[in-house]
Amino acid sequence: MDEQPRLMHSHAGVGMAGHPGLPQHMQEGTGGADGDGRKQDIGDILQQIMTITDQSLDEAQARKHALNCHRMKPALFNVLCEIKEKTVLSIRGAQEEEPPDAQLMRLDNMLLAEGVSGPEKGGGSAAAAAAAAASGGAGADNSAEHSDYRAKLAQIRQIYHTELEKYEQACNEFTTHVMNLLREQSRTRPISPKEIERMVAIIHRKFSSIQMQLKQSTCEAVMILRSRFLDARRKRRNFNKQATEILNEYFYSHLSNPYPSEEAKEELAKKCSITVSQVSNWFGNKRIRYKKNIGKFQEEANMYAARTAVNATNVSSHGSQANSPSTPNSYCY
DNA sequence: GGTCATGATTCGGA
DNA sequence: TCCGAATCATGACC
Repeated sequence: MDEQPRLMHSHAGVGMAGHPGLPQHMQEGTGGADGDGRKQDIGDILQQIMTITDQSLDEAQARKHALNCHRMKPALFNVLCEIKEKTVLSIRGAQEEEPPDAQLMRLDNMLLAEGVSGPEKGGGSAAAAAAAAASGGAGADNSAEHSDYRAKLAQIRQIYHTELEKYEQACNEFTTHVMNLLREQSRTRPISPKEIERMVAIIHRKFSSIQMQLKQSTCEAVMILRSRFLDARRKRRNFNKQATEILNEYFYSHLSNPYPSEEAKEELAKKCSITVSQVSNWFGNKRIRYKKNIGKFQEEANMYAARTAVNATNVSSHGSQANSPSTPNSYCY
């Protein structure tokens, strides 16, 4: 850091003659008195430019004005133009247009699908919908968890949009600032509108890389929320008492053939507010556990048999014909 | 914390 | 695809 002013001074005072960056016309005649004077002038101007940042604002403004009015300013401007032309040529080509980022597109698509970006979805996310479909909408617990999921997703959405807005605002402010700066500087050094455009594009690229990080973090948050929500769906919940009684009644009244048809399963599922697959699971578990320990289930079987018999009696006493239930022990393994 | 009950999952067989 | 069997994971109860 301490090195800089010294180096700059040496450029300004000594290094002009034969300097590789200098155009031919500036190097001609350096031996004459006029050449020496000119060299001294340019050295002074450069020295003033280099030290301008160390000065106070008022001082700098005054110095800037003086520089703009200096008689050697057009010559210096030409020198800078030529140096710049060479430099730009050497770095041109290294910054070709980048292809559209596939990763960014994936992130955008995911955020859109999850309802984080784009128009807000009233019914929550795809994950919530899928989980709701999978669970068959079993009761109040589900809706509570869905609303919890939606609330958390809305929170993520809000944070995402707030941050995005902040980044966009910062990007606009910074772009405006840089453009103003470049326009101002274009009075003392050559800056074409195209270059300003390119600088703006660079700034936008930088900010979009920050946006990409934001999108990535948001996607991660959504994925974590989603996996937690889906894991929660897998948590076992005991069926309510009424559902268990309906299933047991069917099981013990069909003990000779406890394999409900698809229609019966649907009917039971509807009555118990559970899914057909849950009915299937329940019967699968019940059959195997009953078979394994008939003795233990005997009391339960008798109770349901008696209840079914009472129901049948009541029905028949009202003049209706009821099928007599199977006896508990008719389920033969 | 241990134990039992129970819903869900997995895997092999028919 | 359904079923039986084994197993896992969690809730409920003590």
